[in-house]
Amino acid sequence: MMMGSEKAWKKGPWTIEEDKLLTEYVNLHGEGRWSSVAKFTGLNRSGKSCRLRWVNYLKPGLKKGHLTPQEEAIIFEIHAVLGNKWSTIAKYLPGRTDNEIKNYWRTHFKKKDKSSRINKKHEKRRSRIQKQMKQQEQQQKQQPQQYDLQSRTSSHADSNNQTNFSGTVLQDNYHLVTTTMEEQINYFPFVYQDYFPSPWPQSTGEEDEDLWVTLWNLDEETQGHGDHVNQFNKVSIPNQVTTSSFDDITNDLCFAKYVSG
DNA sequence: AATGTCTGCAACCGCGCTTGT
DNA sequence: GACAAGCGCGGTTGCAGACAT
Repeated sequence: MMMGSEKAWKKGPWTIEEDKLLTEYVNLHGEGRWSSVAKFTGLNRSGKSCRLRWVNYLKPGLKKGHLTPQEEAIIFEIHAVLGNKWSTIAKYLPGRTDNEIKNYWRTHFKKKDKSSRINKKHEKRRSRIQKQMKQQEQQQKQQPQQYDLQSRTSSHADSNNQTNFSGTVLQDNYHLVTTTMEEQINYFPFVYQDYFPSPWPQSTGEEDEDLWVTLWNLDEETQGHGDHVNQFNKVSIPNQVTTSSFDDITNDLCFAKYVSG
């Protein structure tokens, strides 16, 4: 622990010059070794600060501007399962950062969530799903690998041609079959409507409730009766999510094998 | 026009995990 | 195995601009 000798790093907003120095450093040395930035560039910024600036602002490929309705839907949906796992959610949104998503959630969903009566349903549903995941995990520990991962190395269409991640509407009633909670998270399907108009700015609580039903289509009554799988109906990939954008993020993202329900 | 409040976002902080020695 | 340093993550803060009164 450095005491009196601790370097007084500069804090606060970054200047254009600082951005330039940091960018030059990363272009030269690559990402990482953040604590060396000050030494090499003369920047009076901590490694942490440099990393944050790069990851959240300077890194090439970052999207600027408002999130699309599809992105909103993804955030909303995955958050329902994972909670505040911002970095994990960000993996599903190429070009968006965890910080951006976190801020967006706080400003757009949280306050709405707090006042809305779907809040309790939201929490209830999430806890139920998480509980199911844990149960699955337990079951898998007892009976490992019932689910084969062939789809991991195959194309985005599964072996039964029931899923097609280029935008084709899926067929009725699929069961998402995964092995562990981790897999269920990693292979989380993009399930929302073909067209998903953003309801957030003007919506009422009623609409929110409908949205939840639409998004999840989870049959409250059929859950928890033995087969611990999530049930989705008539799900599809949003029009604006292209195959290539999936490719960007799915090198190690397996699309779960769907079986006809 | 002045003031107060809200909103959006960049940045900081603390903690925990990973890695190297 | 113990320790320290680096790194990443989630929570929080502070500020500027927009909006309301």
